[in-house]
Amino acid sequence: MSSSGQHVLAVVRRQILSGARAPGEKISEVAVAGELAVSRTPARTALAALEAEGLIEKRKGRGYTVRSISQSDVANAIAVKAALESLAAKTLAERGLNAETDAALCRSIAVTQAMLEGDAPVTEHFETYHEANVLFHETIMRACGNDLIAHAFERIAMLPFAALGALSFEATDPRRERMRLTVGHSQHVIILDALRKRDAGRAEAMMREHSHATMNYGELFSRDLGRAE
Amino acid sequence: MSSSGQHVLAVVRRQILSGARAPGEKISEVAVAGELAVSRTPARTALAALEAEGLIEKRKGRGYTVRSISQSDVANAIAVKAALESLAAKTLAERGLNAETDAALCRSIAVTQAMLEGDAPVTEHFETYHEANVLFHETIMRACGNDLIAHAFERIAMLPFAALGALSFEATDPRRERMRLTVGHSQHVIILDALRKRDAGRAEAMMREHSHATMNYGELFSRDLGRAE
DNA sequence: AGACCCAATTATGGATACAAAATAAACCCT
DNA sequence: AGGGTTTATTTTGTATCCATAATTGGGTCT
Repeated sequence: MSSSGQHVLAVVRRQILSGARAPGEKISEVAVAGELAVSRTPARTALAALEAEGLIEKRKGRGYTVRSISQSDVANAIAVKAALESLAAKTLAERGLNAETDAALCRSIAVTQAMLEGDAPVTEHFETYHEANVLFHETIMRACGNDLIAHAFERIAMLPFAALGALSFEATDPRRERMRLTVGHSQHVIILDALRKRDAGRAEAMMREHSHATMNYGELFSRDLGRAE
Repeated sequence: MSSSGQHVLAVVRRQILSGARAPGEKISEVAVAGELAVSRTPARTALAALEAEGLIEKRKGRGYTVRSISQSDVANAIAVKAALESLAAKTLAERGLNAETDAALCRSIAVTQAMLEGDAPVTEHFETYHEANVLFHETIMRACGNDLIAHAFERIAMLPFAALGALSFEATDPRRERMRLTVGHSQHVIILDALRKRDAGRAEAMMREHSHATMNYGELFSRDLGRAE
């Protein structure tokens, strides 16, 4: 797209995800155009893209509103994520790993392994862990041979995932955080083993479990908010 | 929504799906704007939406091109469709059916049941069957309580599905066509039974099988054609 | 006093004009 | 003759203007 349009898109998206724009808040083209000192044209494209991403909703004649995320939205997002990622793992297991994919997954696992073997509080290296985690999941998504999976995944509302990310940062207990990362790491190891052995069923099941694990921690932290699923 | 923009979107989409615009063909804003006698603004929004739908691809500096569908694209689309629809069926089974949903599913099944019990060639009522089929699947999608599933589904490239639809119309053998529809109908009945009994695992498995069945017939037909490219 | 209607403000969709970037081609220089 | 540079054309991104639709608020009529 454009330099200005992409800029507006990035800024408003960050505003929404950071909570600077509260859920239910009204957003109009003229407003964002005025705030960011651009014309209405890039503002329009940005809002259209934001609506496609599911972060904002369109009202018939009264601008856009920031979508509010409910507990069930988070559960729904996790369910879809689990379905798509387990499909990707299954597909990749059926096709088999090539050298680059295997190397990338190994690299990701090596990073988390080294981190967990160290004595330093894992919270200090959270960014590194997050990077390795993203590498693992994106590698499988990209290498599975089904572009539509990633396509569908990218089009899903990322709002619930942002809420989850914010939740992860609220980790207070370092020991529990270490446990959480250890479990995730072990699941990565198991998934890689299943992929190498081309055990599609095992890879699919373990990836589904792994995706759902994220939700379990989510409800663990937001216990006061009530039930999920 | 917009009158002109939506119009352009619908027209160009139909042109692509009908094959009026060949795969690989260049599409530019000015071209469609000129052909449809509209400004570049609605043409741009339409092309952006079309790109989001996956029907066209954007080249950095040389316009858009119609995406070409390969055999594996069809298989990929079916796999994602199966994953999402089986998730929807599972979710709906866990939540349980309400009165309206049950009634809608019953209505869909009643139509196909009546058609298959008659002696008339099923090809004559194909449009009716298709309607009932769409009603069945959309009802489950909408009633499952997870909007993100439908959201992701709608954002998937519909090109492979269009190819499948065209394939279905080329059914030559009436008896085989009747068999195909009978199997599909029976799977609908089984899925409804599983939903009513809140058997999430059975509903999920049967829906996955049902979605994959479409692909099997796709392979069956394309074997004769050989030109699925 | 309540309800309905009309008007005004606001917001969005569309059109045209303008500018910048990129690509392809042609021309010039070595 | 080949390569590099420049130019021109194509394409895209942005701004401003205009028209239309809708909602809200105020006024009037019953």
